[in-house]
Amino acid sequence: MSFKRYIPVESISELTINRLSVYLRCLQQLEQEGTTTVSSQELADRFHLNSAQIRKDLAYFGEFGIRGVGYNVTQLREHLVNILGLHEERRVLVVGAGNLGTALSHFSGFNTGGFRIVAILDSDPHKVGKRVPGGLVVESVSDLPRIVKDRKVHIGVITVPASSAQKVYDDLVNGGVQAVLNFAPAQLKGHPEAKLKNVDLKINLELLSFFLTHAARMAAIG
Amino acid sequence: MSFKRYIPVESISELTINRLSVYLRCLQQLEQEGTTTVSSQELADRFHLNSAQIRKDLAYFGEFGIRGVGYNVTQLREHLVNILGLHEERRVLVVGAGNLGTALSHFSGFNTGGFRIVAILDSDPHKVGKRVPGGLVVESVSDLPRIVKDRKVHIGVITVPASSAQKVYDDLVNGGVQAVLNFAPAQLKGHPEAKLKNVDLKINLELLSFFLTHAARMAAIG
DNA sequence: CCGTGTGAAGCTGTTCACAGCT
DNA sequence: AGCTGTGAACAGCTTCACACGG
Repeated sequence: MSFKRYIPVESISELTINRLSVYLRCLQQLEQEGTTTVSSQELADRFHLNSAQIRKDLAYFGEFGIRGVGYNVTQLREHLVNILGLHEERRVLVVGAGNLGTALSHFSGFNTGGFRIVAILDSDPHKVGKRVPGGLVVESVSDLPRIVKDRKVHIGVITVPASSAQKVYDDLVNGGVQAVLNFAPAQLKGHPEAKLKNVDLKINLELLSFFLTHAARMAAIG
Repeated sequence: MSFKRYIPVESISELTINRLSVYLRCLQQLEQEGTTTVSSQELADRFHLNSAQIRKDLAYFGEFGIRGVGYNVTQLREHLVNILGLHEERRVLVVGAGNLGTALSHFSGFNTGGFRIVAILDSDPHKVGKRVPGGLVVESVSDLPRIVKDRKVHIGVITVPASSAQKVYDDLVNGGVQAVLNFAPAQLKGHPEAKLKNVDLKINLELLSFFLTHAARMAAIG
C-alpha cells in the first residue's frame, strides 16, 4: 500500500521494472480468468518465472502480499499500474514516418493501456500531409518543438535513419521531452535530463544468427 | 583468424553478443569514412562505449588487435561478421500478418545484412492471398510445416496475438526451426532445442512511463 | 502450517590496472 | 612508447533458505 520511499528509485534496476510489466500481463490474464488470489509460486509455475524474484521485485515497492495466503490479484495489478505510472495518459510522438514508424503509430501496443500516439512526423515533403493507417496525418519535423509543447508530449519515439537520430534526440530533449525510445541503430550521446532507451530490432536477429552458427545445443529460456 | 579458445559458446552472455552487433555497426561506419585502424579507446570515445569492455568482449573470440597499434577496421569487421554468422543467408519466416508482422516483413533491417524474409503467414482467410508491401503474398498458417521445410527457414518471427503464440512457437520448433523471435506479450514455455528471444515493444514504453512518474514525483518532493 | 519478505550466499557482469607484446 | 589482453577487484543481479506474521 505505502511505497517504501527510503529506497531511492534510481537504485532499482531496469531489469526489475521490465519484470513488473511482465507480472502485470500475467495478473491481467489471471483476473480475466476469474482468479482472485495467487501465490508467488503459482505465478512462477504458471508463467515460467522465479518465485523468489517475484517477491524481491515487489518488495522494492511495498508489502503487497498476505503471509500464508499470497497476493490479491486485482489489488496487486492496481499496485503495478500505479508503480509503472500507467494510470495517467502518456502522449507519444513518433518521429520518422518510414516503414517502422508508420507501423508503430497504429500498433495496438502503442495506443492502449495509457499510451496514445499524438503525432507522426517526417522530414520528407512528399510524406507530409499524407494520412497513415490509423488516421494520423504526417506532419513536418520542422514543427517538432511546437507539437511537443502544444500536445504536451511525454515520450518521443525515434524511427529515423541512424544518421539523423542524434539531431532528433537533441531536438526532443531541448523541446522538453523527458523520455525517448530510439529504434535507430545509432549510439546516441545521452542527455542527463531525459531517459533514453535504445531498441534495435536487427540486433535480435543477429543474436539468433550467432546461436544458429555456434550452437549445437542451446538453452531456450528467453 | 582462428578462434583461439575453446570456451563453450553457452558461457558467453547475450549482453556480449549484442555488443558485438553494436561494434559491427561502428566499424561499418568507420570503414565508410575511410578509417583503417582504430584503438579500443578511440572506438569508446567516438561511440560512447567502454574500452575495457570492448577488449574483453573481443577476447572471448580471439586476439584481433595489435599491441601498441589497435585494430584493423576491415579485418575486425570481417571477424565480427563471421562470429555472428552473418556471412551466410538467414531465411526468416514471419507468422502473423497484422500490423507489426506486415511492417517487419518489409522492414529494411530484416531484409539486409544476410537476412531475408521468405514468407509471411496468417490464420485469417481474408488476409491469405493478399499482397503486402514489399511483394510477399500472405500464406496460410496451416502451411507452416511445409513452408519451413521447403524454404529451409532458419528463424521464425512470431507476431500473432499472445493467445496463439505458444502454439505457433511449438509448431515452428516441431518443424525444425532452431531460432525464434517472439514479439507476442506471452510467457512462452521454451524448448531446449531452439533458441527463443522475447521482444516486447510495449515493455519499453512502460519502462519510460515508470521513469516519467518517478521524475515527476522527485520534482514534486523537491 | 503456509507463503511472504529478506538477509546472506552465490553467481554474473563490469571495470580496473598492469604485464607483456609490437 | 603505446595498446592489447587479462587476472583481480568490484559491482550488480539472482537464488537460497528461513524468520516472521497471518
